[in-house]
Amino acid sequence: MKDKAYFEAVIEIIRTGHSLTDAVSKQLKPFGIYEPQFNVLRILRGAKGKPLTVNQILERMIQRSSNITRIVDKLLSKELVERKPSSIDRRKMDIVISNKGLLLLEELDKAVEALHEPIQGNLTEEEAIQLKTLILKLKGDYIK
Amino acid sequence: MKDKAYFEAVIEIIRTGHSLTDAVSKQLKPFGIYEPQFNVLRILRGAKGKPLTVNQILERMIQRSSNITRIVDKLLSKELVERKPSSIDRRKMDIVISNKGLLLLEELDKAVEALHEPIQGNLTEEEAIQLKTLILKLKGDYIK
DNA sequence: TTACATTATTTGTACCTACAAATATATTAA
DNA sequence: TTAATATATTTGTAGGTACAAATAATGTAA
Repeated sequence: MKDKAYFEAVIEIIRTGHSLTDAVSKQLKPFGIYEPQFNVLRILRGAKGKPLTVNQILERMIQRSSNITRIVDKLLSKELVERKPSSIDRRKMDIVISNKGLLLLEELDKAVEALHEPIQGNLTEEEAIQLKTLILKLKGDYIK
Repeated sequence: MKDKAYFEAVIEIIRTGHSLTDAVSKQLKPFGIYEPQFNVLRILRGAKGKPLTVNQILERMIQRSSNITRIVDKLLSKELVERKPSSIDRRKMDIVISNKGLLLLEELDKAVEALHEPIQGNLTEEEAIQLKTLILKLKGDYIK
């Protein structure tokens, strides 16, 4: 087949992407947190105390999705975030991470670091840069 | 940060993996087929008429999952596959793709090819090989 | 042969996704 | 100011996942 190498690379990207998120999920499991919840918590922490709206969280996600509401619902029920309608524009929601959320996030970070620790040495810095460059080149302007 | 390049590469693998499967999903959408269903159909076609068990399908999946039953249920309801208990070992299921399934799969293949067509030229063969090699090196023995 | 262990599949549960429709509020044009 | 439009979020639906428990059939040891 002409483009065997291309398809093998594509399969490997998909497979490895899955493996990596699966591995992260496994680290988070004991804390009762799912990966999308973890991502939202980190995004909220990144806002350094400033509340974010649903749309602002969306913009910062690895993947777009219209389900921030439901993820925030889960975090709310665990009291890891707070949510109230914005006083300026009542269509918007002001969402902030709670202190409980910040403390938990520190634990989660340690667990996820423990996952990356043994593999991040597998590539030199140049190789990592090259890998990223090749993936971006593969995607081009067409995908995403 | 010391391992900035590593993390950027990891993020890009995850993001691009998602983008690629999303793009495939969009191509399949008009046919009412979801990506996992497409994958199972291709696996069954690959068996060239020989029935596969649930476990054999599982082994060939990009991702492991214990939900083959439910995916096959969906395919059954569209008459794209047939399923009956194996006569040799009645715990096992014999699953084959139907003629209707084979015909549909030809259409699906065309749609998915149309997706890859404009991007597979983005990398030379050497680059594609290099990309695959770097991802495998990143994973090492630790992940998956 | 009966009891126990193993294997293969299915089912239950609690998450997740995309996409479309519904709701609520704000903005703009007549 | 009212009507129409736009924006922000939520909800409904139909699919997906992992993991654990249940079910059914087979294999094995006493």
